Amino acid sequence: MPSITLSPTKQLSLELNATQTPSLLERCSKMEELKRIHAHMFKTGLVADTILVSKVLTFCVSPKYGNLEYAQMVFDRVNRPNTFMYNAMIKGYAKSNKPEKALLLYQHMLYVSVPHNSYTFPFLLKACSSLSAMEETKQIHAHVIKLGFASEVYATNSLLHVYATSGSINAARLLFDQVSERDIVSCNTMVDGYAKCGKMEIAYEIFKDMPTKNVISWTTMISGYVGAGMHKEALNLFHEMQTEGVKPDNVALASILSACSCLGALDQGRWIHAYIDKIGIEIDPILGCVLIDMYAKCGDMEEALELFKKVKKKEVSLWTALISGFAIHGRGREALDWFENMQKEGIKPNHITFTAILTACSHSGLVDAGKSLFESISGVHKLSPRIEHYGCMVDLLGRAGFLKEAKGLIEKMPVKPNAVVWGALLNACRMHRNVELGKKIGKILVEDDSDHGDRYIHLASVHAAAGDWDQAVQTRRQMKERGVSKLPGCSAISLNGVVHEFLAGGRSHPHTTEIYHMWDNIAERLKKEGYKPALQNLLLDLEDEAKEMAINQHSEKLAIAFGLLRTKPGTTIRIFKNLRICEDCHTVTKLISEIYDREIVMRDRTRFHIFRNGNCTCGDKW
DNA sequence: ATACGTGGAC
Repeated sequence: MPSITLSPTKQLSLELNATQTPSLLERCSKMEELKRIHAHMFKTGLVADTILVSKVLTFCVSPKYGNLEYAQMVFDRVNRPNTFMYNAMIKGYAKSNKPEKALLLYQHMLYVSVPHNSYTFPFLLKACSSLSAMEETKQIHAHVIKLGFASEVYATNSLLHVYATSGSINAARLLFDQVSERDIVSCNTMVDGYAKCGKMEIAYEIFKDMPTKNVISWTTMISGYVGAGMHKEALNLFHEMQTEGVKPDNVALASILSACSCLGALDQGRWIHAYIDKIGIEIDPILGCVLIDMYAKCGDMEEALELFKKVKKKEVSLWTALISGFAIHGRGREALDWFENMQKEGIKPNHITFTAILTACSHSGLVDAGKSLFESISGVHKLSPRIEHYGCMVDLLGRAGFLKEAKGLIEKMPVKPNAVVWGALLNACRMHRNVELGKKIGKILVEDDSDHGDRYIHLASVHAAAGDWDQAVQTRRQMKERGVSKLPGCSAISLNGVVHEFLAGGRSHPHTTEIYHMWDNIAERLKKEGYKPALQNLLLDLEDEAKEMAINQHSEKLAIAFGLLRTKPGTTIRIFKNLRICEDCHTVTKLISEIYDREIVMRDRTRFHIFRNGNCTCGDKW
């Protein structure tokens, strides 16, 4: 074993004996320290001690401070590894980036007839879960039954987890209904499984009927709602959780903060931040990240920055959250500054950081900076650019008007472009009125991503913009025939801690009549200012009057009307929309900001727009 | 004589 250095150290200069070594191994916290102890075990002959070697392995396979290669080396030197040692190695590989090695070790274990115990299967199934290896899971399931571990709640829960989160929720259900040893973890696993495949009713059914719930049960259900885009339900459940007296932990708080980010619920988010400080919960890297993200996505970059400065241990995710905040605010220069600061602190950007910084360049028109950063991904940082980076570059070039160059990049990229990449180019065509190219790309998109309603809408509006009404109508018809629906537009406005949501053309708000009446007044004033609605992008099978009706009922307009009604003159109105703002709404909002002398902050799917005195911070390119 | 299953982010 050439790589083990027998360096003499002060700590180990005294002779170790068999009773001291175990406690040393247990207190060991660094790999170098472990290696020294291990070296000493060689010297003293303790290296033949099964228990001590097991302890060495246990340390080496722990993902945080361990070293799997070293573990493998130790393992290879053991004459006949026992069950514990095999288990340790399987555990290590299950959590590593080579989970397939866990399965190979298991195979080997069977081959040399080393017996299983109740710990073997959870580790092994963890590997199956990372690999989504369904065939192997089924085989292991058979082993679990054959070897008599079917009544072990750990083994069955591990099986449930693989089935439930690898696309076999029905298999999970079969097992769940069949086993007698169900506990809170089994239920949590099922709730998570159903939530992750979008079956929220069933998830809630199981959650509701659980005899006892722990903080994980609540968090699973809450983050299930967040994942399904049901943010209000998530917030409501969080309140219910508190009523039940369940104390949220870091994970629960991260989950609920992410719902606040999506809703733009700044008041709620602030409250939770204050709660964290009050209870004295430690802001771990993920919680720090979601807090910064929450402030950024709720429009308060200054607070995001302040929090960033306060967090002691600044991991790359924190920097990334900050940079991505500046990106969506169109503050590209600051994003670049912080990107530099980050590297001065010795923090290496990862692929998410690059997505953030390239987005920042894109939204601020920093074409050259973006180009050289893109080059640096592989050149300087030795990472390989991912498809999302290509997407950012197409967006950056397209937005800036370099449509040919953007198209050229797509043609020479090493991976097959996806709908996001084409979508970025199509958006650039819309922005720069390149109808010919737009039509081509729209067609590619509809074929490529035919389940996605927005693609048809895009293509139809490109045709319409070119005056090609037949084609436009036909595209819409095709969408209808294929049974594809469009995600409905939804805008939210948060007033006094209450989030009000509006759907396009919706009438479900308790003050609907008043709101539509207010919109009529606004429309009247807009007309006096000479505004004419841009109708070409609209529903094509409608008469002009009906189109005007439809465009007047876009969710952001309803939210603005409500905001103007319920806030004092001069206060900023903050709107959050789930889709990209449409051109007509953008034009109208600029006018409203001038006529009503209001600052209107609108976050759409991709960025913030701040409307002031008839202008918008996005510079009309979004 | 040691370990195991469930929830969070950019």
